[in-house]
Amino acid sequence: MIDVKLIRDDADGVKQRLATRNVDTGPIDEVLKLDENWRAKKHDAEQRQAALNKANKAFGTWMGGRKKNPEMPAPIELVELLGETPPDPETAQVKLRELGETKDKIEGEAAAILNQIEAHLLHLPNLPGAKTPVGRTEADNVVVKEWGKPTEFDFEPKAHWDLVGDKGLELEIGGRISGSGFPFLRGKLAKLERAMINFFLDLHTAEHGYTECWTPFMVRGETLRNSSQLPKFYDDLYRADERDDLYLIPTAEVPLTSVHAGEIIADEDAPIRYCAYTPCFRREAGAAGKDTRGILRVHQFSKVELMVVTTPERSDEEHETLTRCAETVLEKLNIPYRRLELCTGDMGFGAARCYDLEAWAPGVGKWLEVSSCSNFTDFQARRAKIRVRDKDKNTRLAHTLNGSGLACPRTMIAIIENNQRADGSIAIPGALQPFYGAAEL
RNA sequence: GGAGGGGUGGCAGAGUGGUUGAUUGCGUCGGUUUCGAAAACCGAUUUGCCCGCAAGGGUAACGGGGGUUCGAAUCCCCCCCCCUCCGCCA
Repeated sequence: MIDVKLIRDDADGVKQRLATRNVDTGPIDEVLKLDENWRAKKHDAEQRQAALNKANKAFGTWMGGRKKNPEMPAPIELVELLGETPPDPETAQVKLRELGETKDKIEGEAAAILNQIEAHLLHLPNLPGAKTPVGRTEADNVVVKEWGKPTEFDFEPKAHWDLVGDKGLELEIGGRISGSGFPFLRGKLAKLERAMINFFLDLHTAEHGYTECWTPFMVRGETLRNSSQLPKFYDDLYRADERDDLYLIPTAEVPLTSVHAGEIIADEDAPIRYCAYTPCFRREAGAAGKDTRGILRVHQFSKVELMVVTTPERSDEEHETLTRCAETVLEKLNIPYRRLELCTGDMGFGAARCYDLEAWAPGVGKWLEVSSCSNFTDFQARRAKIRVRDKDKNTRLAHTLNGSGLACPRTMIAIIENNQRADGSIAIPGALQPFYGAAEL
């Protein structure tokens, strides 16, 4: 969520910045109006509550006093609020109840307005960072780095689906069991998948300082709200069923972001870095019919995720570090890749800045997104109530970041297609051999 | 799934309708003392929101949500989580 105070203080600025994300800024004006309304109601209700609190205390004292002295007169605080001297406690009670009901009504109106404000805010994306390139579509993303040269072949490189048909890519079986988009791996490819996961995890824990986590794969709606998949992206999620209000996670980002929900973290304990392997489940509702061949786009895939909680001062630096950790995986696998900085119009909902890492896949002849490294600034932290506290006890919202390190299917495609030989055999990259246990697939 | 116990401030642990945002202990921070430290003593020590330039004032929160009441941490209802035992099952 973006900060309602920002809208209060600089609605035009917020509108300008959000407009670069191709967002309808109408709700901003609406929020501005509602907020003004809310504050008036809220203030009114609190004034009434303050008066009632005083009177109720006085009433209690009066009741206590009358036990000893039945002639005790009504206390001044009570008389002040009621505007008259009550003849007896019963009369005072009736008046207090009426005043309380009026207060409740105003309070209820304020709460209803606050709900409307929140409903708007939950559907507004994060403000883009000051350095985020402005642009409308993915064509406006900026290639900020290229690593390695696209692999050259003295033969026509094949696509992965033509290379590993006899090595365990069993799409028909997956289809039979679950449907299209649920790949089934058997034998060598199944082992390759496991080798990749172990390689990723070992690298990030042993060399990059991340703490390995094992998380639930099903989560509550509230957890998805914290990391901003809900309410806006309900259609992209798999939900258990009406008996259990649980959803299958689309990424380990979801459980990891909520690890410290509601907590205040000491500055010196930040950054906190977590990594986790999980399967990821995505309906890919908006992408039906796109990239359907092979394992380019699937409903279930493995991913090792990197997640960081840090201070606002440090998040830019952590963003670079995190992205480097993901890049290191590709470099160790010797996969040519490029880093894109996404423009305002193409960034994910919660991101203020985002780098995509794209691996070169010579068989399909495309750059494949294998990682997306985002700085969410305080967007998720505001929803999840994650804060940090400095030495002087100033608390402020934490910043959260995450990125894939990496996603398996597309990385597997890159491995297969970049390491193919003319005879159709596939070499295993050196870094992966200890995990796979052989030099060839 | 069944039965029972419990969720209070950084932690421990009181509190069963009326100045209780909450006794107390520990921890932490500041001060006194000391050459320094320990000990002792004194003081401070939750977070959100609203009004205010500020000083300050107001309000809310005792797992979450509803209810009863003039007034709820305290009473009632629903839900969540943790613990123990039984059943079932990897």
